[in-house]
Amino acid sequence: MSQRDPFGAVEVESRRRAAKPLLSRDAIIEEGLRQLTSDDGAMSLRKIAKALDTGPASLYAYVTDMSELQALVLDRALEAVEVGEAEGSWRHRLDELLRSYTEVLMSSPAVALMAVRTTAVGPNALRIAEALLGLLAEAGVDQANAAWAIDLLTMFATAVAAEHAQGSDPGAPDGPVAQAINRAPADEYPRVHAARKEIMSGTGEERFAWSVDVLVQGILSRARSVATRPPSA
Amino acid sequence: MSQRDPFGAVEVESRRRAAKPLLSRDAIIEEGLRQLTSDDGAMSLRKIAKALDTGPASLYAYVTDMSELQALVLDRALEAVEVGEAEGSWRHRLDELLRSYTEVLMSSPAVALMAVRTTAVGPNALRIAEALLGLLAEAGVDQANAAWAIDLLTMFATAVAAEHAQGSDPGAPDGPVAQAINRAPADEYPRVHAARKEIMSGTGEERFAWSVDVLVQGILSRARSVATRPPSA
DNA sequence: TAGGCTTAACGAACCCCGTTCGTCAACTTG
DNA sequence: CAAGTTGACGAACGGGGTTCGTTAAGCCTA
Repeated sequence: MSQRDPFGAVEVESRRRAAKPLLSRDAIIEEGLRQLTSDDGAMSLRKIAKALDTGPASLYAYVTDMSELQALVLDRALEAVEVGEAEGSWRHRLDELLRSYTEVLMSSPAVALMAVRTTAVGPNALRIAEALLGLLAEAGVDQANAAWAIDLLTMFATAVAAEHAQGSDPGAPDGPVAQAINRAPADEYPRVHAARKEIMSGTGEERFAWSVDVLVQGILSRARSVATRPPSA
Repeated sequence: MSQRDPFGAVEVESRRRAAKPLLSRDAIIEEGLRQLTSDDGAMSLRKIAKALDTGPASLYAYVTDMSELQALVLDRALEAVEVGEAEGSWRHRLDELLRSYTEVLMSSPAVALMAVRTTAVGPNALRIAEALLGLLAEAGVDQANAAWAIDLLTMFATAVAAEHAQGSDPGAPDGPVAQAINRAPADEYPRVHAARKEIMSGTGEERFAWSVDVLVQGILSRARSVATRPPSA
């Protein structure tokens, strides 16, 4: 009677936990990034936990907070930014760097939005800043102006990605922006009305190149005009 | 027996609904903005409904979606942007306009984040665009370049506000940015290390003025260089 | 080898969120 | 007065982040 059939129990029903690979910060970050760049593009603690075959609470051993996790995932995403062993002039390489940065952020809408929300402060952010400083130095920009310029340049790239994230490019003939512009009454907004074609003209590519050019020229002119008297610093 | 004491019932307990002010899109938007700019700075459908003394479902008669509500609230917030009957040169008035725009967005972190998430396409966004076009025209910028410039300028203002929203200004001696910069090893990130003082130098005010100057100079130089051959358009 | 401590992980719960559905009271209209 | 329309409602669904108390596993020591 106390003899039990060894084949009776389908599963051992061991009270001992199944042998699973240990959780790790890295696995969590990896899975988080995977979710962000996946189809639905939404990352959540619960989904990460489920993917790692555990409960939501377990993650808090490796990550203090959702915001911390986001910062970590963002920096991981920035790993893909190519900081350029590329050939060519500093101007060309700067273009490539900014383009790569923007492209990575645009790889998923969620990543782009995270980049605006959480300022990247990880090894990869430093790597990018280092490269930018190098390029600006090559361009003859003094250190004080270059230091401020990297903030402006990365901010620009982030903003472009974020704007692209919600499909609100001007230039999309049917987007909400286009509708708003076209609906603008000529008598109330004469200049907007007059310039409506130009406002929506150009591909994202062209507008990006134009903007980078504006920024570079602005930085250069500013740098030169203060060459003998650097800003506060 | 059927005579009932008129003072017996404390409350009438009428099956008729209490006379309440009708809900309206406007009241909803107003309350939403109030919540965003309030202390905790978080707006939610449920809280709006509760504040208006109704259930969450009722709001859907006036608003199709959460994202639509956000767009409406954002434009309402932009009402506070002063588009300038100010005196002075176009340059000065442009500065004032951008400053006002940024200040409004910074009035609450949540507003700033909403501005990055949702592109503003309402009457106030048009009003601001109209003013910017006027100022740029006064500056001698051709219509095609001005059209692209307003996108860049508003994008910049939005990004500044968003960066400020999460308290990640460089220049805060104890912020996460400062910590990351200071922790950057000199051998791995020599340029960042060398420029660490400059990276964190300056007040928000100074950096803002510097950035606007960069943008304006860039736009002007670009506009002049293509004066005889406007970009695609 | 037995006991106790530390670490890793877990399940359940709490409260918030946006959204949908079926329903009902009040008003409007015939 | 009856029927239809409108505005509002309560309840529920599925999902989210976070906290708490508990338990199992591994390890060190007596």
